[in-house]
Amino acid sequence: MSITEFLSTIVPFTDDELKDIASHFNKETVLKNQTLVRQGEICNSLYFVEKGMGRSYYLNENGKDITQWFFGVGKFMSSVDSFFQQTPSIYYLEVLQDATLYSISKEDMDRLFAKYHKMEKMGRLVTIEMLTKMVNKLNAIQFQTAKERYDYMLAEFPDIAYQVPLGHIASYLGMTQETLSRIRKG
Amino acid sequence: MSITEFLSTIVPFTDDELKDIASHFNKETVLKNQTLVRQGEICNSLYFVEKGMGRSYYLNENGKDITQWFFGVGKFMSSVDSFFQQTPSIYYLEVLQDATLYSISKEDMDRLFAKYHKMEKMGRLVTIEMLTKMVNKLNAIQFQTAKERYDYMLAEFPDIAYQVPLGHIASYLGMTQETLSRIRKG
DNA sequence: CTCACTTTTTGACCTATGTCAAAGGAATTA
DNA sequence: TAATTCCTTTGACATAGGTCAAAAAGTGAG
Repeated sequence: MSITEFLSTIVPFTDDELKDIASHFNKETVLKNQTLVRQGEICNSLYFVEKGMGRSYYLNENGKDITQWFFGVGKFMSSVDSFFQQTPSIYYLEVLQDATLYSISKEDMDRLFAKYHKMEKMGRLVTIEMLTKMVNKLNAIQFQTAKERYDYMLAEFPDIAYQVPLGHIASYLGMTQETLSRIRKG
Repeated sequence: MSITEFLSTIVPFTDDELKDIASHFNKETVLKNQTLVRQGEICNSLYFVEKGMGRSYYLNENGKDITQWFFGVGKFMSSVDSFFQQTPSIYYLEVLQDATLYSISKEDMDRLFAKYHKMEKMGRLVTIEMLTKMVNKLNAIQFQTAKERYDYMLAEFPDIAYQVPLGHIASYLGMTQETLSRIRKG
């Protein structure tokens, strides 16, 4: 799914608007395992995932790598807080498979928000969607057993669940790799 | 903090705009323990809390009451998903103390979003802030001990933590009341 | 095909927190 | 101020999932 197709599914932009908006995004081809943002850096780009997948993660006190979110095809990928507030990122952002991304800078994004009321609306709606998903994850993590959490993961990221290392999923779900391995076995 | 003061802190509205916007909010005085929205109903209003506090909660499979979020002075209170998508609410919304609220309907809110680009921007920024807070809670719940989670609660809702029943806080933090009682004792 | 490296599985044991039950305290109402 | 109800604390015990360590299974470069 291209960025213009995606935008059109959220708000009815005209062709001219779409053309202008698309012109501010840069196509990037990124190889598997490449890091886009490091902990402590300011996240300068918002990425739209046309192909491939990515994740955000951080290193905890013990240096353990904890997945915070997965980003699949047709989603915006970023260290959201860092990008929008222009503050140091808590998270690393990396690509998990060879990917095609469309990136845009904070300045350009702000210009588009300011220029097009519809773009601002798109931003609001996409953020609400993200908020809803975050609440769903929270409920899963907070009140469900390890098995149920894994089922939630399969439902939320069906395309991703079988394509990334077990450890990434386990940390995303707040359990150890050993526990997830035992759950998967049945 | 009044609704107009609050809006001004987010986006620079003119006085005329503020006046127009404020005219779409209705002041409501609500008594302690009053329910604003029930599980299964569509949440028809977004509330701004001028005075008092509220919470959203739901009843789980065993009929246990689980607090989902607290809303203090100067915040928007709603069953967000239900309000914006106009779908049945998963949550109850109730007032925990005698409160002064400013309510607005979905239609009026949409009209204001459509009329004022700045309002749309305010909506986007408030949603991002909410998203950030939700992520913070998620990290607390997912990776911290019961003691640390309680500390997070004190930091996030200092005004609320000592004014609501222990059980509401315990369920918000994903632990039992007994555990929280033991933690509090030190 | 093989060596080196990464990822997953398995086993034994441990601990934070849950569950259940009952007793104290506080607060609201008559 | 007594009665009723709600809220908090305490104790004894149970368990899901964590930790640590090692074996097994994949994967990829040469």
